[in-house]
Amino acid sequence: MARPRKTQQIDIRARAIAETIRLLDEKAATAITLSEVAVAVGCRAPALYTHFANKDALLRAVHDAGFRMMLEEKLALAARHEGDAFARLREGGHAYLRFAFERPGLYRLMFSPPPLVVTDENPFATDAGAACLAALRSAVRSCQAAGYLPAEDDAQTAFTLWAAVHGAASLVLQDRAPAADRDGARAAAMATVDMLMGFIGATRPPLS
Amino acid sequence: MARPRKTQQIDIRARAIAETIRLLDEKAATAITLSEVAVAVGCRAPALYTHFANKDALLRAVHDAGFRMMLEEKLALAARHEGDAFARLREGGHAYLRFAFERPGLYRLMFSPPPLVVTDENPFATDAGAACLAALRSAVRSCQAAGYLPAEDDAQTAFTLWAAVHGAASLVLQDRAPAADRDGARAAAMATVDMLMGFIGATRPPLS
DNA sequence: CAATTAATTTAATTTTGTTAAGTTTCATCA
DNA sequence: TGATGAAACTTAACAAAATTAAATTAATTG
Repeated sequence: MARPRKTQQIDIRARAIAETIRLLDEKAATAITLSEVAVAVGCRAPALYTHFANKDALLRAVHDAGFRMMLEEKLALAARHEGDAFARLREGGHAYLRFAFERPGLYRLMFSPPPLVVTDENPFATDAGAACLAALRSAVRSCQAAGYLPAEDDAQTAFTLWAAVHGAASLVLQDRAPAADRDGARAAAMATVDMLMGFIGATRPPLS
Repeated sequence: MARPRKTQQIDIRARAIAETIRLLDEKAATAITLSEVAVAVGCRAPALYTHFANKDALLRAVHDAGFRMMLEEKLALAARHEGDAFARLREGGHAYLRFAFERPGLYRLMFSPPPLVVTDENPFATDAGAACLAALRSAVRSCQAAGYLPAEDDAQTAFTLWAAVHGAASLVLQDRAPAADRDGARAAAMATVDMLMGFIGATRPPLS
């Protein structure tokens, strides 16, 4: 049965991405073989080449899927904090870190991505990572409207905040946090968000 | 001449590390082959196995060398800013980013390291990365003594600052900074340091 | 100076990404 | 409806690169 009957077809593309995400929590991307992915999917390795140009393209698809997941969470969370801009920023930071800690392998791939596969379209046209940054930027503007933070340069402020939180996640996932155990390291990252929020809180001129 | 005469011996270990650092600025670690390294060193690939257990061990040695280089720079800079704790922190941030931007390939390897090679010794006993964090922590304490920052928890503060600056470097090296060109992205990272210093400056109670 | 150890080489092996060739199913169109 | 071509797989073959084995020569040591 070279070509499977339509009734027993599986969505190789979607399953390969999902299984790779799962495998990423067991081993690094370089250690994952296409055979492994194929077995998990339920096909042979060359079948993957019908859906992805090569291994890097698969990893890039996983990378993109990661950012789409992150964006979804971000938008859902924003909807839950319509009112309080300051709280939205804080909860956004905490949620970001939970995302990273729940899927450490995926997070690592998202931020040390495989070389971009050459395509004819603009890679950033559909980049969910850029959309995540845009969402953060909108939260920053809400905070500015509430009197926090320097009034100008919301893009720069959003970048700074993302850098800080991403940096905390990244260091923790590499065991570079000054903490004895895993939970201590994660707590240190969470505390980073709180410290930043403390700084931001201090930027608000005292009520007169 | 299977074994080279002592007069014409080369220090394969040191040269392999140096040449790999150089190659890292041309291509990613996964794309560097041991043959390439061997050619650059002036030997054959299997000779590398006398000095490194495997490719990961070589990359780990490069990773460690990177942190030692960073530590040296950090200590040299600290010596130049004995007096002014605030300036030391700011200049330290800028120097950190210059380090990352001058050696992007090495920096990437330092923060998305290959799996740790199993050895019998404690990997953190000689970890220059930990020493870098300790140096930053001492700069934080100086700043606290000068009246900046929350007074307690220097370790947490140092971690937060490192996270922010590392995060900025990491995002820029992945083209995730909101800037049109390379120089704009790097400027955004530098501005991150300035913004943090602004926050820190604001933590000092106004002179009465 | 003989014997062992060390540092390298070339040759062989293995793993894994990728391509080629072959097979079955699906879709289209006369 | 049946032939034909395209699509989605399979198994087989290939190629590159990491690793190991075997062989060779130099250094060291007793």
